[in-house]
Amino acid sequence: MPGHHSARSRRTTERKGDVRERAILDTCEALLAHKGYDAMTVGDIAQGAGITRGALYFYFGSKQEVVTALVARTVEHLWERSRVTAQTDEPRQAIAAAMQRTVELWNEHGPVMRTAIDLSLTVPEIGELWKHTADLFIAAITAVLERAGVQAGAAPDQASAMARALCWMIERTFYHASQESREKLQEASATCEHIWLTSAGLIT
Amino acid sequence: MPGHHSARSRRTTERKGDVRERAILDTCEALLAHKGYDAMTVGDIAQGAGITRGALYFYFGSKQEVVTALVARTVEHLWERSRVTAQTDEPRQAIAAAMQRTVELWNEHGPVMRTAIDLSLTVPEIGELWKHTADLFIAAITAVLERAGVQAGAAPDQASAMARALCWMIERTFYHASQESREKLQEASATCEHIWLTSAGLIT
DNA sequence: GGAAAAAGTCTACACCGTGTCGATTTTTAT
DNA sequence: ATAAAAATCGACACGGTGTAGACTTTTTCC
Repeated sequence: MPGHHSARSRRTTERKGDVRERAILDTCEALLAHKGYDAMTVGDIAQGAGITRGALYFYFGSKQEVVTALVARTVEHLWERSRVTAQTDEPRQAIAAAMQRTVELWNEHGPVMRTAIDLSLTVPEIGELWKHTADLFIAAITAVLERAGVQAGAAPDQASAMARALCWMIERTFYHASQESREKLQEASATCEHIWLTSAGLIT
Repeated sequence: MPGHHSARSRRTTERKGDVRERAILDTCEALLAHKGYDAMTVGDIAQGAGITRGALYFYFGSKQEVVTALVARTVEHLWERSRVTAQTDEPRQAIAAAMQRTVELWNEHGPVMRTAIDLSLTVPEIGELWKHTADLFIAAITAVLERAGVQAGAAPDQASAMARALCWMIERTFYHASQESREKLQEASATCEHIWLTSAGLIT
């Protein structure tokens, strides 16, 4: 195999611990999906990852730290995706694209998203992560509303405040629908899209 | 003192335990307000109510049962209030009245409402209570939308589905705003009202 | 390829909050 | 006044968390 020893990547071989760490996070995600946060014990996570509790504490300081890392991983994936997505200028297209991306994200990582929301209050780190994500979303919605002709500003009937409310509508609606089924999620998405369009004045 | 021994009320004197039970619930509400559910221990509740942990378990089987009872009390209060409120036929008035009532409720019992939402997943009893409350709300919104001319039905752009999304929008927006201040809550209410009106086609 | 260092792992333990139990005291009804 | 019911307490057992120190494996570097 080609041994390009020159400045390739900072670390040539992957640490064993990196694999374990990923295993821990993957196990955690799986457990969240079918036990929920409360029922999930750090013993469970360790066992799933093939180590003992003691060893797990070498990687993470607490149960909360594990799920914080998992949320961070998921949310960074989300940021990545929205950064890459081409921005279209046509409001209708922008809205449809945003909703589609969101559906995919929730289909893939619903349990993690729900857990992140649930723990936003009690785990400050997760609260920050989620708040930042929401702010990105709100900024995007605001931009679309303004481009569609809604007056800029923070008053209750202006773009910024409306975008915030629409963001929470989408979050909560997806939160519930993603517990049901993919079909429900798709329907929920259509409903949110319709209200978003109406609020933007794009549907008479 | 007047001893009207005849059939007055099923129970003539209030049991001592009834007072304690109320004290427990009141203490719980206070603790939720400034410690949050996780940080609140049943020792804390017992102490606040002037008894020991052991005694508290005479009244409630667990910490969860205590807050379930508290949520039930609050939510029944809410049902009461919406039952009594006169139903107006004019959509604009109905919307304004509903939002006003909701603001008051969250101002008075914000911490309990937030806790109820947080625990809906993990505590089935609370989930039921909250689901029922949401259904009442959704039915009311649906009725208003239909009276305003939105087509009845469950498709994404019809009254029922839209009402559900609007309900979650209001829930979540109030959830966040009630953590900030009364002013924010009032603004949030205005924003939700505006989107509701727009969705109903009452604002061009 | 072999030692020293770093990284990873394990078992045992101490702590804290929960919920249970049986004995005891207070309240209530007659 | 007294017996039954209601309420309270202290002590205990259990389970999950997080820590400590000894031990083993992997990585690094010459």
